[in-house]
Amino acid sequence: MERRSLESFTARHHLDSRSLCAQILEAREGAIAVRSAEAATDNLTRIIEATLRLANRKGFAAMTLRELARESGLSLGGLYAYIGSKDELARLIQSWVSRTLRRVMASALADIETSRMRLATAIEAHLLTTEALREWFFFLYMEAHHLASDERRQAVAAERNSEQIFADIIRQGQSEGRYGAMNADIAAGLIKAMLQDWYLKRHKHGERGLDVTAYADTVTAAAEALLDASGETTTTTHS
Amino acid sequence: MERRSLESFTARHHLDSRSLCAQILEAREGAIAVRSAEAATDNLTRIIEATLRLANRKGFAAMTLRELARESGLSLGGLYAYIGSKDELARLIQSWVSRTLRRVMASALADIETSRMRLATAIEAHLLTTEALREWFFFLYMEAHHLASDERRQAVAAERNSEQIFADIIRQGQSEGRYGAMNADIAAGLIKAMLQDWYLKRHKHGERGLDVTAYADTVTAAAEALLDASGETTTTTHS
DNA sequence: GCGAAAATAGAACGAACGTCCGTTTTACAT
DNA sequence: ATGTAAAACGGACGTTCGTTCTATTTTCGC
Repeated sequence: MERRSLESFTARHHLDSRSLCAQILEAREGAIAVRSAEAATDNLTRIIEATLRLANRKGFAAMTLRELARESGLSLGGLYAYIGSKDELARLIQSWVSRTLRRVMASALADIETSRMRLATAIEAHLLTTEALREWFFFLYMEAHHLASDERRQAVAAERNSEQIFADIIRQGQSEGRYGAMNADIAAGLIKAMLQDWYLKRHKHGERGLDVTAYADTVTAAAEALLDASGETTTTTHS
Repeated sequence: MERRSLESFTARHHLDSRSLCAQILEAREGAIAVRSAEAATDNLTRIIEATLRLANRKGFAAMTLRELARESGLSLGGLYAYIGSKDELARLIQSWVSRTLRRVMASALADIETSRMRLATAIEAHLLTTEALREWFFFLYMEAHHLASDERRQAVAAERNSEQIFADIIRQGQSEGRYGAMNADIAAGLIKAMLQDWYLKRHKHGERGLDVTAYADTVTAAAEALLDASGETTTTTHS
């Protein structure tokens, strides 16, 4: 059941590496001098999947282009038909994973109205997206700090944006009188922390036999417990 | 008020860089051939603080020893009186920050008995420790994945250990009938995710004007809401 | 204030890096 | 079958890395 949910979500929103790579090629039309779009997509997918595999194991800076060539099956020189430089490769991945999350969240929430459903939907959409593109999101999280300031600012903005989605849902629920008076931005931050834990500690969750939709239910329950309880007790002061 | 709490905690548990470096030197006695213990501690502190500054900005692999020499005020050759190699420097920092958290958590919880107090104390101790040694913990989190398998295993074990502390407290509360029947390991994982968010997204929290003890109260309230609510609703199944 | 010991600075070294480019291979039109 | 342009290849280049070594300076008991 859960696997079907992940798979249908993945298919509906085109959340596989090859689809993303095809989008990247389409957007950079002209910058890549490869004749056949089919073959070009294959090669770029191999390059990026190899990059994610190597960089997530040993770090992007420690990964060499010689390893990347070996792992992707292309030659050292062949890589440069697809990437302008090693740094550009990192920027490419980062910018597309950011915009993909934004796109999917907006699409998933498009026609959901009640705050309760919006919260559950947003949590599930976030988790399913990051599960489908686990290596991409792990890469973004781990390497975003080392970007040049322009790209870094963009990554921070994308992070803010996704947190704002949750804060807005919480404020909607508060205005409907459903939740207590807790600071919506802080509550959204706590939810986001739980969501990111899913792809940052993937190994741990896998060992526990927890699947992504079960985790979505857990986080949704936790979020609602937090928001429901927040009106009942006043903030304690320190002695 | 809050600052005093952080400062007294820091002083009580010796959570400043220089104290840690002094401990490191003491433990590696003989491996470092510097005459005066005082001067040696100064130099090692400068080296490690510079390492944390540079590595947390651009990544440990991207940091060069020439930069480290400039930033720490020592010469290229002088560094090698204190470190055996660049990799050893990373391992040094990682192993000491792991054992420090373990030591402080054990010490802070030593004579607390009720599960409610143990939960609040553990959350506060975790946050105050990571706040005092923020750069150390950030470094551990970001670079632990790239360690050789032996050290990596040790880092994972330390992570498990600190999560187990929370799981045990939750189980104690459950056996006292205070909490619902939620899986204690998963609940502990959620709490841990919120705790790590503090030092991983420090910049964000700083901008919001949230201080560490206020965040501790927020996380404690969230944890209790989660645990109290977990007995009331049954897990929903998917249609 | 002198001389032995310790500590430092930074040049030197081999290895390995990202990048480039001349050559070879491939695939399709004729 | 043959010609031609695209694509892949992999070695070479200049740079920079981690590490070592040595000439020089500093330290400190006497």
